[in-house]
Amino acid sequence: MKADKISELTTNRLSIYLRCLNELASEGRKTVSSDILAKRFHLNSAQIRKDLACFGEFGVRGVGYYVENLRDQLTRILGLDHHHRVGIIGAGRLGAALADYYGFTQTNFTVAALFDADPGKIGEQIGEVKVYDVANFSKIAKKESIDVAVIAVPAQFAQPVLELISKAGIKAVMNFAPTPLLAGEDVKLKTIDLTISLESLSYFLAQPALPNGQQK
Amino acid sequence: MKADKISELTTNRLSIYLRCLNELASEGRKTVSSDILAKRFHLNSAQIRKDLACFGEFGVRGVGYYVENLRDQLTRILGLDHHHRVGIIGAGRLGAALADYYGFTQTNFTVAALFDADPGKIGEQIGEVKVYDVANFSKIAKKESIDVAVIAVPAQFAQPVLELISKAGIKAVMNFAPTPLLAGEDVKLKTIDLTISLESLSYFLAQPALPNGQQK
DNA sequence: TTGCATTTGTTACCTTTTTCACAAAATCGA
DNA sequence: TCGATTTTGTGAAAAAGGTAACAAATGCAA
Ligand SMILES: NC(=O)c1ccc[n+]([C@@H]2O[C@H](COP(=O)([O-])OP(=O)(O)OC[C@H]3O[C@@H](n4cnc5c(N)ncnc54)[C@H](O)[C@@H]3O)[C@@H](O)[C@H]2O)c1
Ligand SMILES: NC(=O)c1ccc[n+]([C@@H]2O[C@H](COP(=O)([O-])OP(=O)(O)OC[C@H]3O[C@@H](n4cnc5c(N)ncnc54)[C@H](O)[C@@H]3O)[C@@H](O)[C@H]2O)c1
Repeated sequence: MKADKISELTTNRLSIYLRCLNELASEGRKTVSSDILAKRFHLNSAQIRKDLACFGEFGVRGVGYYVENLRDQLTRILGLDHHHRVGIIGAGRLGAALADYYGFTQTNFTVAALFDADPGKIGEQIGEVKVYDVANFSKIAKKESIDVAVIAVPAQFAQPVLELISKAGIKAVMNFAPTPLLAGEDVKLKTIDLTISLESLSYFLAQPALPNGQQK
Repeated sequence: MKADKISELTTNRLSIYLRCLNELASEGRKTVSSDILAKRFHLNSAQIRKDLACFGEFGVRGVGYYVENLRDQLTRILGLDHHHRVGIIGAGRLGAALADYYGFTQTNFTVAALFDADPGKIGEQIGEVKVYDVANFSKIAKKESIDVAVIAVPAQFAQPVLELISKAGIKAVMNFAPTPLLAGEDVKLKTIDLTISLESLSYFLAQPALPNGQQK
């Protein structure tokens, strides 16, 4: 039942399943059923099976899934068996926090370079990572084999920076600037918009509590 | 057509509409139709009208929406006419970046306090914000009228920290630790999981390009 | 005032996503 | 070997979300 159009909701859940399997593997568990997985991590067992079914038949009926095998399969499907090299554009507070974020390395990502337009920052070293002039982005990106870009510049510069990234041939971009961006069809852009998340919390707080004391 | 169950997708879009209206208002525009709004900001006009219809009738047929009026309505609906005071737990790199993030103040949020467990950090000043002992969280949260908490501690401490937050009576929490958390029914929890976003990019890069050169 | 152009609010339709339910496959003990 | 038990993979149903279409309302020009 290999579907050729996988929804992003599905791939996001694959990340979660992988995390669960890593935990189970580190506990020494050999097999796990979708039902156990679901109960333990508050998921839906049918959804687990359906998500996995998009990519093949990984389970054994009556037994469940072999933890290490499924973990390896998910790692492969998510492309985490290849290293990725990340370039961060904008060496400000957020860029600096991301530059030495150990969470990257845990999942086969390495921050290879920072880029900034401010002459005062160019040449600096932040953690292990050097700050380059953004004017040389394309050249350095090629030299450093960067395949993932992170936008951490103020919102008004985000679109031109995205175009720079695009021109350098990079196909995967994560954007932290709170603004929607237009990317080419062949570029995967993920925007993490803190403002929207905050305003969503604000909306919740503005709702009157329900009579039974619950809010949702 | 007031619906009583508003989806989070809808409220997220309200944030976006508000941002658009602020831009239009600053340009001096008096009215705008859903069609113009949609074309200009790459949205769908039917969806705009439907989202707004959840909360009342704000438009005038044949005219559109009055920019300033609609902006004020959305500000009110999203609870952004009230100030929010934010407490950040975990004064590490991410906590520090968030503490003096000007984007907060733009949208009626003030970072009131940081909290940490590390004695070396307690008492420090980061930007305008003081670092308190997390052991005094409940007391300081009350004194500082904190109504929004941000979790910026390592993943293994996130759940106990959430329980601390909950016990202090705070109902809105944003979590940056890459782990799912269990919160009470009356607490709104938003998790921003960078790992999932990164792995989603990795999945995309792992897909073979389609024959026509497009990937999606 | 009337007719025309505009644009909302809303219903009906379509698509996507989630959940349910169960036949088919596999294991295991007797 | 066989029947009982487990658990997958999947089609069908339900729920949620998005898009299109249009009657009703409004403004405006003549
Ligand atoms: N600080 C946070 O906690 C935080 C959280 C979420 C989102 N963000 C968003 O991330 C972005 C960066 O935030 P920040 O707080 O780090 O800002 P910052 O001002 O500390 O850093 C921005 C950096 O970008 C550089 N820059 C500006 N234009 C550039 C260009 N064209 N090319 C390369 N570099 C350029 C600046 O020199 C500066 O070093 C903003 O869009 C912000 O809204 C920040
Ligand atoms: N740094 C990043 O760019 C980044 C990006 C996304 C998500 N995250 C996540 O955010 C969290 C923090 O990341 P970081 O890079 O700032 O880590 P960090 O190690 O720099 O900071 C963590 C801080 O939390 C404090 N702490 C530990 N236990 C605590 C407790 N029980 N109560 C209060 N404080 C406690 C530590 O003393 C430390 O100061 C992690 O879960 C990380 O995965 C970080």
